[in-house]
Amino acid sequence: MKPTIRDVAKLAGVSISTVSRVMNAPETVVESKRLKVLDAIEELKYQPNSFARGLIYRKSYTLGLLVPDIENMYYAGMIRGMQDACIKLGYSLMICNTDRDPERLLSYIDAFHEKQVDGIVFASDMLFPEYYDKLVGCRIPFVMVSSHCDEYDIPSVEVDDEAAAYDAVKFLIELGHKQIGMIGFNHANSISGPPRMEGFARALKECGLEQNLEKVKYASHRFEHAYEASHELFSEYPDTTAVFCVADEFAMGTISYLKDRNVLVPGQVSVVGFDNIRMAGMFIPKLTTIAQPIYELGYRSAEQLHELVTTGSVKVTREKMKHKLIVRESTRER
Amino acid sequence: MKPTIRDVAKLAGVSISTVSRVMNAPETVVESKRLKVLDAIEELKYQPNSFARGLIYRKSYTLGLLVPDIENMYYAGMIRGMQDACIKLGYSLMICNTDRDPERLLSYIDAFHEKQVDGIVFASDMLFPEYYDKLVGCRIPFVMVSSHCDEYDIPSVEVDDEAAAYDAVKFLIELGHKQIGMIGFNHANSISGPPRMEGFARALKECGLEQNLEKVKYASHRFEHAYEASHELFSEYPDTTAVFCVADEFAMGTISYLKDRNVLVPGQVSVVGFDNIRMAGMFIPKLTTIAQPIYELGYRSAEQLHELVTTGSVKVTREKMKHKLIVRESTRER
DNA sequence: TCCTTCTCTGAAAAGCTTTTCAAATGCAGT
DNA sequence: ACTGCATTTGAAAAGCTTTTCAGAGAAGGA
Repeated sequence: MKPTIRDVAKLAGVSISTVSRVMNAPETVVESKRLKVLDAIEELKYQPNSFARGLIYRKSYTLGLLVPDIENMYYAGMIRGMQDACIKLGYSLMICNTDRDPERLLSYIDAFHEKQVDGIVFASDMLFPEYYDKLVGCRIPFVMVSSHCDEYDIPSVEVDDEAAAYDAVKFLIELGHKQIGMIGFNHANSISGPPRMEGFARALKECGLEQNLEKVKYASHRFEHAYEASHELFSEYPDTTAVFCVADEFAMGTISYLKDRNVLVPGQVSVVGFDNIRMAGMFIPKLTTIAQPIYELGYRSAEQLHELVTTGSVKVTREKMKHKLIVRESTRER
Repeated sequence: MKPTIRDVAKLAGVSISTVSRVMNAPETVVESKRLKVLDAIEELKYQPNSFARGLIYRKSYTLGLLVPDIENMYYAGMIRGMQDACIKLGYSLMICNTDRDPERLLSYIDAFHEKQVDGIVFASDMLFPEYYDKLVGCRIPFVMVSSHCDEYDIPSVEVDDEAAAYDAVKFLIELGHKQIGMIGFNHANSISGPPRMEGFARALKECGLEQNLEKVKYASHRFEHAYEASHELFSEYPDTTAVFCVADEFAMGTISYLKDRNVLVPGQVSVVGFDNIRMAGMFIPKLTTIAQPIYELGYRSAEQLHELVTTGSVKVTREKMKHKLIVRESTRER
């Protein structure tokens, strides 16, 4: 049985109040007793029971995180940032992988509610009304990362997807490409799908390349789907010389497809990715991509949640972070 | 303020005991009252306070996981398995990323102790005495995954590293390779380093290829190190035609190095990896590798921990799972 | 020496739930 | 109608900590 504060008190020959004070306000107890208590704590390896504490403080010092896919390196990087922030701020982090299953997401919210997490970071793209209602019903403060919400005023951190996509496509155009395709996210369940599409369109229009507007195929998050999608793209538009992919994993899928068709990248077709996950620099060819500050996004979102939890609101609600084009080896002048 | 059981009781016009019973033993309360209570719960969105419950049950229904590197896809896959098992068994999972920092690991154990997790899955290779002492000091049951412990009788699940390495190298030999190198884990901080080395050696000896025994370079877990290590390997032994890498990420590093030197894989050099992380099938060329049942390893370890936590012991303490050679495109006959 | 003031300590309450135990209610049988 | 039994309900305790409040003791001043 785990030792309690009573055991420590008995061993040290003091009352439980004194033991408690040694831990929470050491300066108020006389040195001789304090030392005895400290010894007793050490000897019993006493650790205050967080249930009892939680009951009193009404805080769990735990944050919850909802991610759609933990096997996606994008989220893995974000988690690192969040966890570092949590250490700094004194929280534990409870990570839940929804696998993009709404049922599962909802049941995780219940679990968070029951565990009394102090707040939730919502990294699962779309905030459906169902989720929103549940969250506010449970009165759990939450923030969004790499996502946002138009209807309600939810704090969020993300990158400017439209501008980032614009930069990527503009880069392709400046390289001399005229036949440009895109592998995008299915709009239905994606927050960043539409703005990235818009960025693509804006760059095209600005340069009089409207004929490419229709060269868009959609995939849903995974390599295999992107592989499929590029098959469709190149079957329909065989003269495409550049592809903008809205995720690095899509870029990999596209390049794999091309490779299987003996099309050289970047020799014959240029591909640019998005996110700059760790793998982007390890792939062959190394991916030219739009870098998101992934770690910082995670870090910042935890800070933001802390701010929300402690002060009840957040200074800047819809924060944007800077993206950056990283030119590596998957693109070439036309 | 969150509603408590009192609020529910008042709203439903019954005592708190009745409310509690509705939740924990519904058949003992008469239907009319039960319905009223259920309505009240619904209306207030009442969720029992897990601190109070934890205090009584002395269980948190939370498991802790210690991983060395969450950005490593190997662990990401394992986490999915664990989390699925946790859902099935009614636990929450608290994932902590140690970044291979002993300080950090120790402080996470403290956090787990304070949070009263019911048990810990230890996925960080080596169980140093320091860790062991702390864990038993805290009286927290724990199991190991993809690792084991020789000194003490700790439940664990893993693959037979020696046999798996043997299979990989044997495969290379059967392909006709005679000059075989290896990129291994630094022994100092790795559990699977030595047995994989032994498997390599056994295959070599069995086939009279002892001259390769010295063609081993070490890297520490990341792509870049493996890149460096293969540079050393090929500088020293330029006639090497096959490399056994003890991790898929090492294989990628090796292939990248070779690519940068214009050496064809598998044309001139064959490379086999280890783990079969998701990325292995996405890389170019697709990796021939030893597949570990990553998801199952995670799943099983959580089950094992549950067994340990509930019954106090585990039927089979040192469980082995089957590996399998998967031949893809990074290897070729000599 | 006695009183005041300050420092330090312990008892008790609060925080929320589950569970035990006793009381109350309902019902059947005589 | 009354006894006895089963069913249902409520009061209270337990689980562990923090915090408030009051009291004890010490120190200092008159």
